[in-house]
Amino acid sequence: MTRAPQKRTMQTRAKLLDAAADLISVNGYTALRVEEVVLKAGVAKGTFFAHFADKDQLMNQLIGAEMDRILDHIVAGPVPKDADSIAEALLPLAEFMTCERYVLDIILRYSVVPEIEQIEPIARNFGRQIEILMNWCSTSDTSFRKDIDAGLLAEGVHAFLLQAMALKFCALHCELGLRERLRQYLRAWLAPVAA
Amino acid sequence: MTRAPQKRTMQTRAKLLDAAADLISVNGYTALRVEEVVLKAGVAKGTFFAHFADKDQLMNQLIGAEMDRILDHIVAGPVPKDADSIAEALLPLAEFMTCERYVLDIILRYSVVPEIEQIEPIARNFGRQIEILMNWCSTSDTSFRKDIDAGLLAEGVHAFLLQAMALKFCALHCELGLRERLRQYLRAWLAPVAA
Amino acid sequence: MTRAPQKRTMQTRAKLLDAAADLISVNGYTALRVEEVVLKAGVAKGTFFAHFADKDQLMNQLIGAEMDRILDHIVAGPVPKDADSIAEALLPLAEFMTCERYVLDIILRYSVVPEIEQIEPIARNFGRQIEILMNWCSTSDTSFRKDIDAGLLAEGVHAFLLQAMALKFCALHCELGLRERLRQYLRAWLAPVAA
Amino acid sequence: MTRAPQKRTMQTRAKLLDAAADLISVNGYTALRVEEVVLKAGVAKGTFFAHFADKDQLMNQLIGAEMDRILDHIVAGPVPKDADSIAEALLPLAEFMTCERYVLDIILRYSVVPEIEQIEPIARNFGRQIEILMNWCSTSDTSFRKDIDAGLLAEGVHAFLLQAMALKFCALHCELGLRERLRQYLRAWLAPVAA
DNA sequence: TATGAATGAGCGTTCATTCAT
DNA sequence: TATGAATGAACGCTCATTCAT
Repeated sequence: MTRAPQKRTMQTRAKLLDAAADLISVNGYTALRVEEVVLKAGVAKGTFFAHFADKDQLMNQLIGAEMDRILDHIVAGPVPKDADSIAEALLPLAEFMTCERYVLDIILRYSVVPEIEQIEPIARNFGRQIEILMNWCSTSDTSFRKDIDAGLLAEGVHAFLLQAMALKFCALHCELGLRERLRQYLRAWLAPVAA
Repeated sequence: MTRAPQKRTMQTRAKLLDAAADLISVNGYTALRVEEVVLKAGVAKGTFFAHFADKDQLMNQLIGAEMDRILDHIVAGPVPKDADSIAEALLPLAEFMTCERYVLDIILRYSVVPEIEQIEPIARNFGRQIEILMNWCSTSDTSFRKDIDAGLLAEGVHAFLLQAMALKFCALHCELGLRERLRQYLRAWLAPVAA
Repeated sequence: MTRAPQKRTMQTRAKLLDAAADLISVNGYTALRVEEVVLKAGVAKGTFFAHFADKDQLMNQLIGAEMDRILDHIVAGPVPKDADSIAEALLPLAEFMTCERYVLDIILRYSVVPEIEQIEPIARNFGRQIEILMNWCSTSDTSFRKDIDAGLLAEGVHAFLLQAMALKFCALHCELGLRERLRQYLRAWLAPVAA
Repeated sequence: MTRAPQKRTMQTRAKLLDAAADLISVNGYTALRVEEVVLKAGVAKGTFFAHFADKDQLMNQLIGAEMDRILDHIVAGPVPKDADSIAEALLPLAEFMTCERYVLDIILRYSVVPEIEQIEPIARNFGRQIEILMNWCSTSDTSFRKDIDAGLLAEGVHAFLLQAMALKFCALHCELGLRERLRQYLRAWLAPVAA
């Protein structure tokens, strides 16, 4: 007999998430204020904290959802068959994750899962990323190295993705853009090893 | 006749750094408060900001110094000739950089240099790391891959080092320890590619 | 045919009172939260407010009931014939009323009756106290002052009782305990005046 | 060399107290909001809490100061020589202390000193009250009872003062006003006892 | 009656940073 | 240089109470 109330709960939660998304689309993630969110959602402040432990939880939901959307789009496309294609495919995701310094900070903080039980959106998305990369890496008609298992290969791609993203905020070594750098890394990483 | 005042300045700066180091040795980096530092150093709060642009600058000095100390020790040792030895050599550094979540956050933020002119301790240390890795990678009597230049090879090692460190804070994928994971990465990364 | 629903109502009310009493016996009155009460009673929060106008009403019931119990016990004993005996007799009551600062606050707030119609437990108990004191004061075989009527005499005893209780929470003037202070007051107050 | 800064501190504190007093003179004590005070004082919220631990501390200062002012006035007048005169003299004080239910609550809470060191304004004023009452009670040309010491006599007067005040908020027993009730109590309490 | 999500107004806190002296 | 009071913009939180279902 718990269905009816859950519905209202979900509605309120949606109102909060929608309001936040609207505000972000105008001013960006960094500028988001809890006060504005509840105001726009037409909801009491106490209600906000009944739905999200703190502001970061809300960010986790919003950023995670956006990452999922981008990942969905990536998955909907063709499977990339070489290093450059993978770099190309990952680019939108990398671009979003580095759209604001604050966003990357949040992602790095919550990509890591402090408590196993509650896997939050961002952490779950990272898991998806690895899985997708594994699939790509284990596709048969590629020239990727085969000496290590797809899992390790995927982790490596991910490591290079993060490295490339981090360097986006770096004043040094900025000659290369995100795309070019990622290509370079992946070409080197995915190249088949000597027999 | 600018030595006397400089001397006093350096003393105050030293007092602040010592006080901070003392407090950190007790409570860790995360818990450090500017208030406590000036209290322990016996100077006014304003004085702190006459010496350090902000709190992060102090952290940069302290953490960078510690990283330099560890790096000195690493350099003093023998040049590692294979992937596992490199992993082993880097371990103390990785261990320190992940001693606290906050420390890794600071390092990641300042490894990247927002203003080219002022290269701060942590960023400079990262530069040293890359250089040392390049030297190791270009040592002749190794079986590392030769198809890419030492710079890219070193960057890759570094990317994997960071990845391994980030995963230390992750509740998921925690079967492997820092050492084992790093070994695995470097073995794969440094293996010679097919001709 | 209104008995059946009344029965359920009384059961729910009893569940709430029992749950509250249980929680109080562990954590005291001050720490009691409505949330905990309904949780322990296994009812919804709204149900609580269907039975008690507000939290203070519940407190009024619980504290008033305890005061009644103590007063019953006092009445069951012998009638005190002198100031010291009255002080002694009142001691258990005073002790309870000052068991927590919060309890005394509630008692003082509700001993006073804002609305004449609904005399709540605590106010009713205060009425009983005055009545009992009047009886004691008008007992013939005592040496209490006879120049003022028993009502005023009783009010005075009560005023001194409150004063003695209030001073229990006072860091200053704490040499004397509750008992000794009350004795002193009552001896002075009940002494016969000059002709 | 700590005088100059103290001066600024005192000015800010005065600004806060003045702003609060102004607001109270318009809307009363109950309605005072910290937010309004800092706004009117032209001071940051953080500053408020650097001067007062919490809102109650501010109230303690303000109410205590007012009580002191009234007490000063009382002391400036002639020494009352009989019960009715004492009641009359105390009336302004009693009137202020019961001007709002909230004010009496604060007074009762802080008349009592939880920590000996820091005696706050209200508690200090209560001390003064007792002292003044003692002086009155020990004046030679009065007909007050002499069998108990002035201290106890003063405490009794005070107890009756509080009782009379508490009854002001009581719907029951409200026939008598504050003045008449206090007179009645003090006449009875101060009457000389039988030899 | 019972439910429990939502309310809501205000308090207290944080603490790096600024600035007038 | 040194001082330290003042800043300030949110955030988090409290928790008794209400109200639509």
